[in-house]
Amino acid sequence: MQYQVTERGIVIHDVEQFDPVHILSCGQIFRYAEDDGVFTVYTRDKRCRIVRDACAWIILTNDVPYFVEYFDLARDYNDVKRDVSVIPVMQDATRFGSGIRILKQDFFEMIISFIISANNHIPRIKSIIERICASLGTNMGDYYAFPTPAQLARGNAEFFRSIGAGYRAEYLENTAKRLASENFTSWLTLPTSELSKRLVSLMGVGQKVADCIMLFGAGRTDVFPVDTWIKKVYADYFDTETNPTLIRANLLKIFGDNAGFAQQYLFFMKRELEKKF
DNA sequence: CACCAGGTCTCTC
DNA sequence: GAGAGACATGGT
Repeated sequence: MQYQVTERGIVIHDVEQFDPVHILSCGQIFRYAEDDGVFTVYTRDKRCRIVRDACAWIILTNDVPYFVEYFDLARDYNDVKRDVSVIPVMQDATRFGSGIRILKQDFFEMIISFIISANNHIPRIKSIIERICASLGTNMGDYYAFPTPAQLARGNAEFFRSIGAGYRAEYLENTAKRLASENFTSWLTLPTSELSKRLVSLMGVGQKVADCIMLFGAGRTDVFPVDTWIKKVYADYFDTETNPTLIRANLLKIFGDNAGFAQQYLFFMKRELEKKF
């Protein structure tokens, strides 16, 4: 995709391929805010803002290379949309979420965030993560960084319960301690099936959460997180199968290596159309 | 005010 | 290895 780097930041004129509302509300990120048309995005210990100019979006940042990568700006999403449009419903889905881009987020942050996401509401997931950052993350002045593995490992189950993590508190303590004592970033070079096995071995990580971690935090698109929304979409547009393992296998067969993109378009469309909050 | 949420774990068979 | 229950919490 075309973009310009100016003294103001990264300027994106192709608004058909970049829409902050689509990007931030398609379920891939929990640390963001919108205030009067200004979007603030937090990742690791960094932050950027997205503002609207006359006919462009501008990403305000002092770390251009990081956010060019983060927003996947090198990729042409017209190609992605063409590739996933193998069945009729995808025409609507890619048009509905035309400005979606899959963010290249931090591996560790995704592991922890999606452990919290299990059987939880999105607004509540956000607030739990916020409290974890405020308590254990580095103070960056007017915001807090996501804790490093060592910082997170300082929190025990009692702490995680006190900030509202509920029964996931034990998972967080267990996984934080394990990741703090292990070179888990080396997993990123493993093939998807092997990476998946490592992730599922973590306490609180099943197949669905592992797929989210791989899609949003490990650059893998040959995955398909099957959650409650995808089950609804599947019943609407595919067949009567209800076993998530088989649903996942069928969708991977249909969408192949770009399955992860298809998942985001379908998730976003279904959730927006049935949104209650 | 019950119901439910981007599921996973544990315990059965 | 498939199926049933339990599970903390707070938003709606």
